[in-house]
Amino acid sequence: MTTIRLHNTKTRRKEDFVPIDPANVRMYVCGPTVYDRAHLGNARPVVVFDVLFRLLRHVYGPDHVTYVRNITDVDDKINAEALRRKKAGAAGTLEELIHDRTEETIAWYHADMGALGALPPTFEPRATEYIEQMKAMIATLIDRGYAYTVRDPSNDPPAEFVLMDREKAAQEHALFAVETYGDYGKLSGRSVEDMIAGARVEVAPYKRNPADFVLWKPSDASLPGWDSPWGRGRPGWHIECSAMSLALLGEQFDIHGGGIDLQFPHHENEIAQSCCALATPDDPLGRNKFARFWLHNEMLQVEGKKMSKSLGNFFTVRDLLDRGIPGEVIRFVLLGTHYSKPMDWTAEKVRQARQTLVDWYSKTDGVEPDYSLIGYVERALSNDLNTHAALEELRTWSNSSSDHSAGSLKAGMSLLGFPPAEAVDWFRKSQSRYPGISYSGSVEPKIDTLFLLLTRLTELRTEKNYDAADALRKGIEAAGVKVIVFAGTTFGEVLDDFDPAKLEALQ
RNA sequence: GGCGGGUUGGCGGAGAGGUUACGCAGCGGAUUGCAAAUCCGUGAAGACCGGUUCGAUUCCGGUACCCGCCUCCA
Repeated sequence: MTTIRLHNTKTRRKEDFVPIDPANVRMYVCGPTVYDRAHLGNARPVVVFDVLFRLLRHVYGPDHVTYVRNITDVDDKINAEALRRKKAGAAGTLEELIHDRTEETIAWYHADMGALGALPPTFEPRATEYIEQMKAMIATLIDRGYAYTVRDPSNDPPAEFVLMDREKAAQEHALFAVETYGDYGKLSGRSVEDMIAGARVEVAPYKRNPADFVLWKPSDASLPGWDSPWGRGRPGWHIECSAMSLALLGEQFDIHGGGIDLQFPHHENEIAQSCCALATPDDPLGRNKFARFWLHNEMLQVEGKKMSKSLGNFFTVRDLLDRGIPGEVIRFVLLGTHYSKPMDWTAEKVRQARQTLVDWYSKTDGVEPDYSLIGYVERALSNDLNTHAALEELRTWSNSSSDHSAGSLKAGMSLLGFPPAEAVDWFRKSQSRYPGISYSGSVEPKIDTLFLLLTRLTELRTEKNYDAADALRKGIEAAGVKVIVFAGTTFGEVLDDFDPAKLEALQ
């Protein structure tokens, strides 16, 4: 059996991956907060861990891998968006608006990630369905002395109202006390002292230690909330992953993944919560609990800067799809750079990816996949998910003329999550029914006009009326159509800067 | 300020302590009315300074620059 090697952020080394139970390999990946369309940066981990999911299924069997990717549907950004809609005059209660917003966003997410060829995870739990488990874990942490509750005095109503508003007065924060956990900071390589020394943010006055983080926080009447021993409130951000991974994957599982920006504080806090809640007398720091391998993907960049909503330099997956960049092309670009390195998104990469995919799809169209040589791709992926090397293996098959090459290429593409040529719409479309016209899908061309002009061009060339033919060709090209004469036929490839008006003018 | 990551040819981007990465672009050739497309061939690198080594782009140390996290973030 192939040995998969993975770079474990926790140990900062590449290690042999040996599952706890080969019959049930378990992976948890941090999923989206559903308040808006997923941007391209959100898509990188989805595609990266989709490839890992596929590799694990390939090696251990499709029924022996459990992949959990959560949906965060309780979050202040969702609340804010629902509130914005309400103020803008939307009908319904705030709860209904929140529900609508999350449902809508989840549907978008599924559609967009599906377009990138990502398989659905085995489980996709929603935070709101695991509130009880979160409360139970918080209670355990408090019982065992790892967490404490405190009232935020600034939240209190004026003194004269306290007795009239008992419920509100009883609301408390639950906070994790980082000093109780000796391994805090190990994942991200920081010490509690460092963080305090370097803190640039104002610390809430009720925290015992500036690095303590929220497990549970009060909700006022305008916010979603659940009853709890600490009053009506809602969970902090980190606890959901601890509670849901425990519920679905057990006390210990194999792989935990996510973007490198989650390493601190999110993953550090997950570890603190889970390991302390699951610690036993013979394992007081819970070192044999929770995730064994931590995988982090680097960030996607645009012009050298991280793509993020706060910088405003993001575009969504849907934007790209709508601009005619197929999901397979996006996937190809994302897999071209190793997940551990920052990646710049550029138009040039898109162009090359599309070109290569068209070539590969042409070569594998109607061909039976041949898995006899799949070991080469498997080996590349097993080396810390080296998707770039895997694509290079496919490239050698693409350039080879041996009997196996087309079938091997097809099998390799399949393992990497590219759908077969027969099922790819944009590719089928590019093999246009209109003889002599192809278009890349970016722009819907005026087929009739173009066909007419290309036909006329062919006629002129047949008549050896080269002056007129060249003039016509230049005109067509100026309208954004690449003209290719091959084997007596004139092909037109419609480019991104296609201008139908210029084409019409040629008639 | 603290912590982490990166720096490869014109561009993108890998592996490997010693042998051609590869792709795109370029250049030369074949082909073509001319182009394009296609096919064949080809030059070009390892931020800087030290160290280890018979030998380093690959290991170690330092310098410079870039990026990320420390606040919601994939």
